[in-house]
Amino acid sequence: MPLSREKIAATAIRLADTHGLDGLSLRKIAKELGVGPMRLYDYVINRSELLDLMVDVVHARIAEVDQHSEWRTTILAIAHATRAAALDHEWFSDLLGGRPHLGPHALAVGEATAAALSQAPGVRGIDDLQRALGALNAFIIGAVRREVTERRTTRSTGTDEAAFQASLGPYLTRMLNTGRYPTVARLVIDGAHLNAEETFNHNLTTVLDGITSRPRT
Amino acid sequence: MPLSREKIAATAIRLADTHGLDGLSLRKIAKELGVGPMRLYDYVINRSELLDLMVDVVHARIAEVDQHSEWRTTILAIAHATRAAALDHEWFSDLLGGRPHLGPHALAVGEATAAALSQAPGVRGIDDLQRALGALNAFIIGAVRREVTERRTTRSTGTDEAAFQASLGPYLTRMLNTGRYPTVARLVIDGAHLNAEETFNHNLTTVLDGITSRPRT
DNA sequence: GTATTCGTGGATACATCGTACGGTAGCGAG
DNA sequence: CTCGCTACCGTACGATGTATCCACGAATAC
Repeated sequence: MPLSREKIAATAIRLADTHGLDGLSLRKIAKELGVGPMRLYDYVINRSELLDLMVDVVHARIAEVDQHSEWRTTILAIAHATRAAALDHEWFSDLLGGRPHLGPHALAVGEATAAALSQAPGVRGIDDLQRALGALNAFIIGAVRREVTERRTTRSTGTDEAAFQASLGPYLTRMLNTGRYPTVARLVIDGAHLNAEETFNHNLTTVLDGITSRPRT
Repeated sequence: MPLSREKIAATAIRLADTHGLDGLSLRKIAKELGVGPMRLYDYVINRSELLDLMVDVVHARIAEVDQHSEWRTTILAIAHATRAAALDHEWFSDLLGGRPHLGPHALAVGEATAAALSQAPGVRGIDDLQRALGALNAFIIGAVRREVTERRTTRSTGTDEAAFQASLGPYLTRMLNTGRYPTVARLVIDGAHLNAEETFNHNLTTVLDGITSRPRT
């Protein structure tokens, strides 16, 4: 059975997609590939490197986004591709931003993002670009993390109100009944469940508007 | 030796501050407290609940921020307190946003944030408030995560240019020399190392400006 | 042909982890 | 005194990442 980093990563991704990072182990990957666990060490230094490799493989998909002549269109496309990738591979949201992402595909995504953002009004030099990239990337990392967490919570507590009430609701209801969290209570009780993709897009636009409305520095 | 959730959490926090989450185990906490590992299960259901408890303890500190009459001052204070907490407890940045944070202190922080943000111009109803909270929290989660990651990278590769060159530099230099990442190369080579706190504040202001400049919906 | 070396691959082992489970000791109530 | 409950710990198990060693087959040298 010929092995390769690509093959190991693809298997790891498949297993992580199904079982999450907690359910992913080198032994399980090896078993799935039909080899002994120590074989993997011919290709990756340790588990951590394997995780980095998996992250870069996901970045390869994000990097396929078309470059547009208009900077904002490109940024929106990259951000949405990142979100889509995170929703397809939820473990990605747990890893994103937790390590420097320096694989070739991650660098390609970084390059496409930076090149587009350097065209944005308000971004007049390299310091501006660094700050703008920081704001955008921070938002994306946080937004996908929160969205995946919310999906997981919904999945584990049930997808309808009755299951929520049975699982998490009693505690939360009790807390909200203390009267100590009136705004949160209003959000929970009265808040509509906003469409996740629209929320992401809306808030991404908010961040980009903030970036482009900055006074020149 | 009388135990309590508070005592267990405080010990866990101390150990995680020193050794990171990877170096934190229930056995080590128990040993530090001078009890058997199974004792901990009288107080926490499992390791996951202990982590949630630790996060809520950190939120207690963030919740101590003074409420101001001016919404933006309050938001800035909460955001900066969150960043400060994450820098003091780097493991916090790995957990933030990865689970619903429903402990009493996290709810208190959420309440203070939501109450202040509901006063912001541009936030006219509960849908606006939900979106604005989403944007702000996403930014904070992502920004502290990235900043802690950068600190860890700097620490592990050395704090000066020479150590960086010896450790990560050869790979990155080789990649940048391919010419495939010209904007990234410019950022790495020419980019000043911006002050982290100023960057956080700048980008936080950027996000808030975006939130308050939105057209009414 | 035989002996030696090298490369590939797997088996075994170790330390560690979270947690299940069972047993014991001490204390308080009846 | 006995019994029940609580606190506590010891033992055990399955699982994990990874170190280390050994066996086997193929290639090379003589």
